[in-house]
Amino acid sequence: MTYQFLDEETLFLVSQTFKALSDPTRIKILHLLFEQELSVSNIAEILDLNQSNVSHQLRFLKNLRLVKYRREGKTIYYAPDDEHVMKILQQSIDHATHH
Amino acid sequence: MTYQFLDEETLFLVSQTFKALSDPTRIKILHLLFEQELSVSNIAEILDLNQSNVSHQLRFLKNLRLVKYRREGKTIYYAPDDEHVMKILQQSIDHATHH
DNA sequence: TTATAATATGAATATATGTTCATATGTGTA
DNA sequence: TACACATATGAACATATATTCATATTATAA
Repeated sequence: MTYQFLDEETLFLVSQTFKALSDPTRIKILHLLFEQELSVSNIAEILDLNQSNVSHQLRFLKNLRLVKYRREGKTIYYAPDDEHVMKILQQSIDHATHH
Repeated sequence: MTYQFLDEETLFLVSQTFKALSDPTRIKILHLLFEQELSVSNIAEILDLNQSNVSHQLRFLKNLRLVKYRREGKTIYYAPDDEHVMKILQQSIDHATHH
């Protein structure tokens, strides 16, 4: 009856990924990006959030490779970059909505 | 181009659920319960965790209805109680492992 | 060059969270 | 009853986190 422990690396990656989805602000941002690619200031304006706050959260998501970005002049556009995580988020929102 | 905001209730429920999965200790506990129903002391022993710590984390999971319990004498056995969340956890572990 | 716009960064701070300790509660047994 | 065992609880504490503010960086336009 030996139990196969999760290795530390997997444990860390999984927990970090879910941590990204555990904050309402980050959920809002990812949910918004479902629909379209958006700039930092667009996100801040639509969600009524501080520009700095949005920037910090996007960095968090970018470090986990959950979002990607491209620059166009002075503007930087962010978009989702992890289909699996976005799918999980969508499923969970649906699941929560129908309860 | 109006954006359909997530309502506060859904946002809270989704974030709380992911928060449950964002802590290594709780992931370990849920992962362990995948295999079998286990008592608090069994969980503590197998994972080398403080009994009180396990009890606190189980309460957290129970409040979110991610686990259920049954009493047998002095012993309380815990088991998963949310198939959807357990499936997401399993998928995410698999996903993280193969990277 | 200077000015302006968009974004990023770091410090500060208040709040949240995970863990431990000590102890309480609940259950069975002598 | 008294005792032992299993679990739960609350306080305390250290650490982590989200947010804001002020400012730096980067890019464009005048």
